[in-house]
Amino acid sequence: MDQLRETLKGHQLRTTTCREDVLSTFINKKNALSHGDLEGALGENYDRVTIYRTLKTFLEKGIIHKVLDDEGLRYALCSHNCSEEKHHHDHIHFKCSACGETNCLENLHIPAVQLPEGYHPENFNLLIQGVCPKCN
Amino acid sequence: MDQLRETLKGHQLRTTTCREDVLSTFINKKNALSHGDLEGALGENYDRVTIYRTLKTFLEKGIIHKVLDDEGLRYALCSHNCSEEKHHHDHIHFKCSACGETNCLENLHIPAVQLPEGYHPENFNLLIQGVCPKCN
DNA sequence: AGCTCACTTGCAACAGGGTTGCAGAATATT
DNA sequence: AATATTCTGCAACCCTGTTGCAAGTGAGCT
Repeated sequence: MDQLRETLKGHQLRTTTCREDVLSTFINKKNALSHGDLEGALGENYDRVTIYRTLKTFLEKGIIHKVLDDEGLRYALCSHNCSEEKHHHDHIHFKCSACGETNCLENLHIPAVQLPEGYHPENFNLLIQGVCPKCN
Repeated sequence: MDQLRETLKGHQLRTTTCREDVLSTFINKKNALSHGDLEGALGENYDRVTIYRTLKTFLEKGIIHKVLDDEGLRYALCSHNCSEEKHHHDHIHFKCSACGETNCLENLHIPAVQLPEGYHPENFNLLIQGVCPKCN
């Protein structure tokens, strides 16, 4: 419990029950979550709008990051210490077409890509879709 | 003009003015387009719903493919001969944070990734964000 | 050209995602 | 405990995307 407060404080955020609950939901379920998932889990306690704003705040402060998907955005915890100034992510996301879960493969890094002259990359996002070990 | 009809016919689709216009829009603007882009370009001539259904049909028939994005889905022409049965894409998409355009880098392929035991990948999607040569 | 059938379109209506403004409530600080 | 600041809930709104149904259109046939 105190760990949640610490995390929020460390990102210059007031500790509120909504933020604690959203953060602990991300920690408990390990996969990437959509706004709808959170609304399903916490919607009886908090307003839709509050959950949206919490996600937006967490994004800006570097607590979570966006996970691309072909059917709607999701969010996942930043494993390393991202901050308001800088997100650094080059890990891979895997979406299982059977169970629908999307997970970060933290240990794998996106291989380097040789871009043509003139391109200045800042951010990489690799989504792999297929079947995960659980559903295999 | 006839080329459009050929393309549609080749995918077992009736030639209608809406489909011709959507297809030629994709051919003229070379970058990835969202539904909103198409609605902006053709919305006075066709209903929103018709454009949605045209996109869905084109997707199924393998004329266009989805392009992931952190702020809404886009679509781009399939360069190779994709069919209803099989899409094959492993090229890279580059989104410019300055001009907002997303383009396919047809010549570049997504490097191989060694996944842990048990993962069966089927589909790869790499989005690189940064600054493109035009905006450099 | 005209007929027919199957496919396509437009309209209305809906569900969901996401945002904004504002008043009231909760938090951190003194 | 009082204050300034920030957060929350509510209402309202816009955009995205889908479905059902009736009317319209395309393609093949005679």
